[in-house]
Amino acid sequence: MTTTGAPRMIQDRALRPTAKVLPEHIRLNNRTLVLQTLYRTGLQSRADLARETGLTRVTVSDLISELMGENLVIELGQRQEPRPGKPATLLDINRVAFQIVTLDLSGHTRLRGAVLSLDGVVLSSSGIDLADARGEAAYDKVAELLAQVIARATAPILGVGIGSPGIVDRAGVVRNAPNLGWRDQPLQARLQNATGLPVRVVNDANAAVLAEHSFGGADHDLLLVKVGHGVGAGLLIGGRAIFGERFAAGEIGHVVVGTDDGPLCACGKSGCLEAWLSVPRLTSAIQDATDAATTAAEAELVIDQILTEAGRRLGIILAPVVGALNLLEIVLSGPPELLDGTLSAATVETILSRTMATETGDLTLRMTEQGEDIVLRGAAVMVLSAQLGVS
Amino acid sequence: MTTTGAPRMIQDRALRPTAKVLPEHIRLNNRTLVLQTLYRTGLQSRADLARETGLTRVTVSDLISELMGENLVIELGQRQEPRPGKPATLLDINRVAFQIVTLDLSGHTRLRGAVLSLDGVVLSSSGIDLADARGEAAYDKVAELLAQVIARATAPILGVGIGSPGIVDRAGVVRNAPNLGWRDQPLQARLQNATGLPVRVVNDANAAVLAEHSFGGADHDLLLVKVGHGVGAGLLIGGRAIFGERFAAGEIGHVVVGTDDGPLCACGKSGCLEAWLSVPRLTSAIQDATDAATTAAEAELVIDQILTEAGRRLGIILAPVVGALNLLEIVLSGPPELLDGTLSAATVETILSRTMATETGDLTLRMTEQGEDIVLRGAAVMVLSAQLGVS
DNA sequence: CATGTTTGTTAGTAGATCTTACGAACTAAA
DNA sequence: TTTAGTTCGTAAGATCTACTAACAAACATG
Repeated sequence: MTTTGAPRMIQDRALRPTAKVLPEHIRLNNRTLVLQTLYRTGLQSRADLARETGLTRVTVSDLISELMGENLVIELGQRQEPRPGKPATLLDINRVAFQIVTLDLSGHTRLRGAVLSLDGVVLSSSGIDLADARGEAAYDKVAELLAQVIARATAPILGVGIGSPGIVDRAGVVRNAPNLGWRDQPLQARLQNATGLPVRVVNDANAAVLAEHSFGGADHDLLLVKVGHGVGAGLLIGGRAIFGERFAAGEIGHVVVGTDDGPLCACGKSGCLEAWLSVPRLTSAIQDATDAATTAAEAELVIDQILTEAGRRLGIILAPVVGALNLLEIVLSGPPELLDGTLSAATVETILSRTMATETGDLTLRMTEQGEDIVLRGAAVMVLSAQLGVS
Repeated sequence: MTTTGAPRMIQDRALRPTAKVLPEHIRLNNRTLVLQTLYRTGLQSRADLARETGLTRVTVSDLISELMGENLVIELGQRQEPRPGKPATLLDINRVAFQIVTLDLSGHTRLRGAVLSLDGVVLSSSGIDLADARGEAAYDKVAELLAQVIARATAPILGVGIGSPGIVDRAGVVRNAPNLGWRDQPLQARLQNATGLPVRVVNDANAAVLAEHSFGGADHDLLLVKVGHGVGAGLLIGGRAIFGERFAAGEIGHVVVGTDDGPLCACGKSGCLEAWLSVPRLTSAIQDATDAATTAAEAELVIDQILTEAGRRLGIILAPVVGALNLLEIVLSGPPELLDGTLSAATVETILSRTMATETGDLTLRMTEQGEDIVLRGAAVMVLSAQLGVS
């Protein structure tokens, strides 16, 4: 099978065409369409696929035999339900034939890695302490972790997906990642050379929003806010991730909130979102409050105020974005003990009170259900999308 | 030729495919590709087109003869430059064979209409006073104006494009337009029935951003802010307009600015962008200042303060959007005597001071060069895109 | 004047889907 | 038990697309 190079899909769109299309491209489109349908619903017959895709049974049969030849699809016996007619042969993606390896470099002190099934389930995970490594030393840590994780795979590896903090361009070059001490680090190309596997590197928040989109259910436009040592966002509109003109979309951590100043930020400005909302800032503020309080009730009250204010600040930043994009779904990723409850309630209330209620009335804001594996799973989505055209 | 129904184009994209593709679709894609190339550069030979599109001369010839049969393309004699080889036959879109009719319903008191060439040049324009007509009466005014404009066309009409204020869905139903007294007004369908022509209705700010994109040059992501009786925005990312989950993208007029309250808005909230920035509010504030001032210099000073503050408020709203989308190009549309200069300088300065300089350093903010015809021209882009796949 | 280049067309090939037709295998009713 | 009807998967041939190869026409250059 093709293990390198993204499939070239074909689609109608309200855009001027930019490239010619050949008969072989339509084959790839329909092949991917069948694979996608099978990936999503699983356990279908050729006839089912024909009905769902609009292709004829003949064409589906042909595509399926091609996919079976690549070990991507397998037959799973005949359907048992008593129905008139010849019983259908059930098909499914061969979900155990390949595995996906992904890394999450967004941890402040620890890098994580995992082997995932084609369904995005974490089969095994590993980690390595960054130990303040920067620049080339940080790269070595990444390469070491990657080799470890690859060794733990128990099936051929479909590809490697990596979520990195900082600005990452379309070629997988990390343009700027202060925490890792990288500037213009060609991570994707280097690791692809080192491993011989197809590698995809994207920003961690962008990976996260892909995970939320693919595994989180609804097919809405989506804004994911990732709160950790810093604050970043991933944005998905019309089914596609937004990367931005300079690949810095979602970098809202150093946008100033409100018109009443605020705490000094490491970047030099006052009142940046990160200065209100980052995990270090919240935990230390809570610690201070706990230390200063004389009773547990008093501490709780102050903590509530801190979280409410942080949530409100997030809402102030998000309101114009929600209004401009007419977003209806916002997802938070980060420590639930900080974000869930008081903080997110304050955020949604602030957004609603600052935008047109008629347009944002059914806004939902919730915690992600992907937990700490969100970047690892999102990186897997990248690989599935790049290698199989599936997600 | 096909005068109704959008062409179905085909394109590679990083998205899962949602529909099957047939050989006839690839024909349409390549046909549109050729037409698009010709539309953009004009005066090319079949061999030139083949080189530019990547198709073979044979295929281009075939497509061209089809397009010539529909009177969309014409031959313009042989190239004169002395070059070796058989002289090339120059081709061009038949730019005088069709005309486009568009309406701009966004004026507070007056509706405008125009006949445009395929190049988007206004050939003749008309207008009609709204005279406070609302609901069905407003529809009648629109239909009357449309009939007038259609009568002034001097060539077959490719289609009708309409920019309407308010929330407009993909089917051209005006979901909500307070100024015209419309709720769920199926404008596109009604006018299509009435005229027998293909009609496209979109939000006025969305039309404007399309005009700016097609005629304004650069191929960047683009945010257009349209300041008039209200304040709205149109957003274009990756070459496509963003409509939003409920078709209300760009509705930033009633987003609250800052954390220090502000003037009461008609919507009930305090400190909405429209309460700071709309044309009526600015003109009346300036009028008051002029009346109250004892000297011209004093008046000028106060006016400067008013405009600076309005610009600053706009910047405060836009900063999170610019950060989240990593936008580099913002365009203002509206009365230049209000927006150009002091106000826009304050806006750009505010945005830069509230975002990460490294990511937004090369942000440009400028007035549109499309002037008052921006919606009319944008509506023409809609028609070109829908009928020919060209823009 | 011969040579090389470029243009646009004709003829035939390869790849993709489709329609039509058919055997296989099952359920349900006579 | 037989018959009819249904559904599945496959086979053969038709249609549509763009491609390659080849060629005549028309020009510039040495």
